[in-house]
Amino acid sequence: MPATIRDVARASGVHISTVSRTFSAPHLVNVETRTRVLACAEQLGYRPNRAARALITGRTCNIGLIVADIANPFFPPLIKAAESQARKHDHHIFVADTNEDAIAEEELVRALAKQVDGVLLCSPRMSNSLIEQLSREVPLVVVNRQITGLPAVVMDVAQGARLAIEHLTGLGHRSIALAAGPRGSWTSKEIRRSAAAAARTAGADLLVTGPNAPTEDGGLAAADAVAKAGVTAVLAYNDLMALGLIEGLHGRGLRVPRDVSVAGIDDIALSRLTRPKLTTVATPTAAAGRAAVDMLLAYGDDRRTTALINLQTELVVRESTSTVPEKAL
Amino acid sequence: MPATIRDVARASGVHISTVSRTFSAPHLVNVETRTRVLACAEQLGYRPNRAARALITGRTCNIGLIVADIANPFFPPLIKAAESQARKHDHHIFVADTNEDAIAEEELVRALAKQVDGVLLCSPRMSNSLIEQLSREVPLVVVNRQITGLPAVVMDVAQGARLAIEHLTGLGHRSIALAAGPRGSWTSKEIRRSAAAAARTAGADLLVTGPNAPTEDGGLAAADAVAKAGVTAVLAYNDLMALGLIEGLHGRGLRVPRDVSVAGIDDIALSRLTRPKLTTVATPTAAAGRAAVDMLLAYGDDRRTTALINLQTELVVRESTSTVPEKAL
DNA sequence: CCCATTAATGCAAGCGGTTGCAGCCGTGTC
DNA sequence: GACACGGCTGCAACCGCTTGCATTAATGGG
Repeated sequence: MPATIRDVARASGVHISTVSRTFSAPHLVNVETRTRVLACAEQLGYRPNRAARALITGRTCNIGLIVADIANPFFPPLIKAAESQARKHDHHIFVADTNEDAIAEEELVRALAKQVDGVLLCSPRMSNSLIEQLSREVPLVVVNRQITGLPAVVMDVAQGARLAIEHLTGLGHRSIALAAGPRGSWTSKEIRRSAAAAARTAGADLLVTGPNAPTEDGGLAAADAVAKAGVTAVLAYNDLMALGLIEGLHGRGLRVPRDVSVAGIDDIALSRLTRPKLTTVATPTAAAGRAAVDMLLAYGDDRRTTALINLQTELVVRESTSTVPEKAL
Repeated sequence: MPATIRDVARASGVHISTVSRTFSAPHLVNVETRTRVLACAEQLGYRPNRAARALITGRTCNIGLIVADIANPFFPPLIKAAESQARKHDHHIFVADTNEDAIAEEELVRALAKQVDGVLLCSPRMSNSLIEQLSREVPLVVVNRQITGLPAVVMDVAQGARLAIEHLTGLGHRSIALAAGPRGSWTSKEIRRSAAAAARTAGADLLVTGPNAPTEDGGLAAADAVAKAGVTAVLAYNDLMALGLIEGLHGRGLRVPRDVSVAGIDDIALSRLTRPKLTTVATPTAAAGRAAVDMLLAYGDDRRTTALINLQTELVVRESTSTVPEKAL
């Protein structure tokens, strides 16, 4: 059995409170006593039980981070940035994956609730009202969704979608498809809204297909509808879908970008390594991770800041988009 | 403040022990009392504090999962499989990422130690002795490393590396490079040992370069040494490096597989989507995740099983390898 | 020489739960 | 009518730790 504070107290001949103070308020204990206690602790392999400590202090120094799909390369940069930011403040990040499942999401928030000081909820799939309810049980910062009254960090995908559509219409495309994301995704709604507006402004048709799984397979599946629709360009909900789309279009004899232009959103690391390299909208995921952690840690100070951080996005033009093929004119 | 067991007891006019039993041993409490208690609990929004419960039961129903790099697509399938297996046994998985850093690794194991029932340590970078020491503080199952006396799940990368080298020599290659993985990686050592043996058997030269970061960038960096060495084939520590290598070789005017054959290890989902599609060694990551969870959960029953599970690997030939270019003959 | 101050430590309550034990009550048995 | 028994509930100790307060001894000032 692991050594407890009592074992250390017994071994060093002091009261447990002195041992406690040796670790959490060293300046309050005499230097000789302290070294003796530390020696005993070291020898017994004693480690304070953080869970027990949290029970009384109310602070765990842990942060929960819930993502829809850990396999989606969009998240790792966010997670890593959050981790390094948390580490700066002496906190640890526990990540949990929900498999795009709203039920699992709720369950995980509750499972984490008492073991962390707060939860970062990334790209949640559950309803706003449920999120609001959960936010009463544990400090919550929502990422990639805007809910009035809750602190949130969002990326301006509306702007990004507009830029992407403008890019495509600028290349002459007038018949464009939007491969939408999963049901329940705020981001997908935003993209859809903004893309539709941008297409209308440019006098282009926008065909929306979906909902689709935000994965390569989702893109592969969407390729069918896109190919049949006979559009000359597609904007995908994310890069993974865009890559799946490219693959699926190839399978139907359509080359990218010669026959169809494809643009994604997220600018995952991979987009630079595929052939053709993907034209996409870069989202500042690392900045979002950092901002979310900062927001959560600031929670304690002036409760209910309910700040909203909206991070700019940027169009990155690479090789998967080009002018309209002549035959389509 | 969130409702505690005492609030519920007060509201329903029973002792806290009855409330406790209502949740953890319902059959012991009268059905009327139970419904009343549940109603009060519901109304107050009471949720048992799992951390407090763990303090006395010693069981958290959480499992820690530590990986070297969450951004490496090798891990997500493992993580997801572990999650779904854990869920079957009513446990939750907390993932933590160490950024390939041995120090962070140790720190995270300790941070998790008391909040989980055990830790799955995947592809650890720290020393065997430290791992052995940690295993005395918390039940540990090691993945991708074999340490005598500790339960472990490994993939037979030695077999995989042999298959890959045999594949390459079978295509006529006699001058092969191995882009090794990071320092501290057991897997990398295994691959190196086995690849060297296989090359020797086939009468081929094996040039080892490294250590390299197990990422695209690591592959990009290794491309230089590989190009200069003038080999006709490369086996990379993992697929990410293989993709980086292909990119780097292209940058130096070498086409894959026309000029140089490249094989990877892991068979990440991506390998099917790149052009050329990657020849690689498939590792059963999902099976490893499941097995590791099962092993950890079986820990309690007959302490110190110290089982070792060795999962078979398989060569997947795609497009990135071909026969030796004529000019090299 | 006495008292106020300060530094160091002990005491005990309590964080939110669980659980062995004891007590209560109503029932069936002999 | 005494008794054993089973179902239900309360009591209190305890998990490992923190922290306000009391206690003690040593120090300095007047």
